[in-house]
Amino acid sequence: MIINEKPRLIVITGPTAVGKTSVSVALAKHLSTSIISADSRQFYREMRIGTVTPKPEEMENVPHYFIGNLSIKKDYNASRFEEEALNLLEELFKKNSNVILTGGSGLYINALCHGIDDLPDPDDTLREELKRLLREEGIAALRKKLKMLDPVYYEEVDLANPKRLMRALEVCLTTGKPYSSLRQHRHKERDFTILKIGLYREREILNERINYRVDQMMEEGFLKEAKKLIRYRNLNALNTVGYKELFCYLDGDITLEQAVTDIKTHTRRYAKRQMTWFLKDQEIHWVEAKNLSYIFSLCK
RNA sequence: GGCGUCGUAGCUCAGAUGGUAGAGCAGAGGACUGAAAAUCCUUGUGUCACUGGUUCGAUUCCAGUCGAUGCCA
Repeated sequence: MIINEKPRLIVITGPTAVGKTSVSVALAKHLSTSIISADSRQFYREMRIGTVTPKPEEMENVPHYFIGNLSIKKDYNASRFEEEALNLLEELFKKNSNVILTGGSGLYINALCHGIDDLPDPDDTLREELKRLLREEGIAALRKKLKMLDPVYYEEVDLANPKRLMRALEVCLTTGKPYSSLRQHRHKERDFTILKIGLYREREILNERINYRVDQMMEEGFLKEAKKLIRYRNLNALNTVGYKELFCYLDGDITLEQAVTDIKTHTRRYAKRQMTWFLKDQEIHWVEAKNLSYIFSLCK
């Protein structure tokens, strides 16, 4: 009998509010292992209620990593996550042959599972400059510049999306090479195997869960949390569903009631975007979220 | 009760000197390798309240009916 000696990363993913936390905790207890979070907003320790960060009692003594490990003042990205999570995994695999990765940030999951190309981190001053160019001269100026620096990428980018244009320009300008020549989408080899499980629920049920959860967040003091953080609203971390709408309320632009219904609809749309991303991933085994025993059997 | 205004897409509303209508939001679909809970793209046929009249033709004009709303009594 051949034994696969490679350790295994079990990825539990799915749209927001589908119930990833409880499934992963149950699975972690079952396999007596720990959980790495792949949630680009639960990293931030100042944002708890608005990101539905699992509470200690929900974690049930299962070790969790990458939760509340960052301050909102720190910039972060998928590449750093790849590096840090990879280092952590190496440690965790010494004690366990299975480790669970759970979260809904598709880009971050990809970065850890298959790697992300080696490209320079964004430079603050350069990014500011590009933002200013966009503000003052419009998106056409970004396009024009990109067409000169990287005509290949120019042909394939979404020319209406300023963030794509700015990132490409950043890379071109800091490396002196065209972005397209560095962007290779190379699959990095990993010394562990990967089992991806996608949790799903009928859309109607998911929407109900989203609505219920938003109401609960409000009861738990989300507004108070938002008030505390409004002075940091220009930080990327706060460019997040929930906080944005409450900031509008605090500005006096909309009623609280309106803010709450906006949060619900924007969360629904977020869940939809997540699904269009995940549905493309052929590696994911889709499982009904409440079917815990089937999930256990998949992870044997 | 009298006078006026309004009744158009799930919601808020625009519009045609008469040739069967269009925006925003919601909804649906999609893209996306260092900001990703971000960012971006595509997508609008609905008895134009109802019933008659005028007209080649009415959702648009006229009359009545019903409903909403305002002012006066």
